[in-house]
Amino acid sequence: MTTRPDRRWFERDAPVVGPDLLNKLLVVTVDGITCSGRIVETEAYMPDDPASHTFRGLSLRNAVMFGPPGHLYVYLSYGIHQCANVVTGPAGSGQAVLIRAVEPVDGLDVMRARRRRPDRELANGPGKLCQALGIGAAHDGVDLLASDVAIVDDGVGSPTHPVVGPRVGITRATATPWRFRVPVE
DNA sequence: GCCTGGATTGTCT
DNA sequence: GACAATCCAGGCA
Repeated sequence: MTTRPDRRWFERDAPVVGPDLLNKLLVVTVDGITCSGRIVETEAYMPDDPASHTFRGLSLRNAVMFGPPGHLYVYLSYGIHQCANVVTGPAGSGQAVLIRAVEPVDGLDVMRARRRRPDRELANGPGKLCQALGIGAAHDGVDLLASDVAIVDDGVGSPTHPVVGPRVGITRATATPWRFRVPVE
């Protein structure tokens, strides 16, 4: 059985939604093809965080992050890689949860064709999961509650003891323990 | 198999 | 003009 979180679920603070997103399914339908993956790693970003895009205030690129919660924020990194974020917190708060990694569930064939990489590298990174699932700039700002991109709960529930650690790959605020991932079973 | 270094494009100051 | 929440290839153990 699968359920989908409501708007209120996304309206909580990023450090709260982050661990709750673990074990949820990210379902993306592009060109009539549906791909999904289990979220295994996330990171929380707050407006008072020097590493956050919203730290310096509103801009064209991060406008979605200041919008209502439950929306998808897709941004470009290094010009070629894109990363998917889930907007959280009350509208205008500028919070988001970065989806760092997913575990492929459905649409493996499509993902392999898109990635042309070994299975273990299909979606184990922010840029990779976007490419594997087919997330692009066209999905920037879409509503996760009413679009081809959705977050669903398959009944597994989030881990009781998610692994929490410092964020990596960024140059600022690396000491903030807002990286969450599913424990290795 | 693990680690290190370089590449690459869009956005903001 | 400089920076960025990364990825991939290559080299060494």
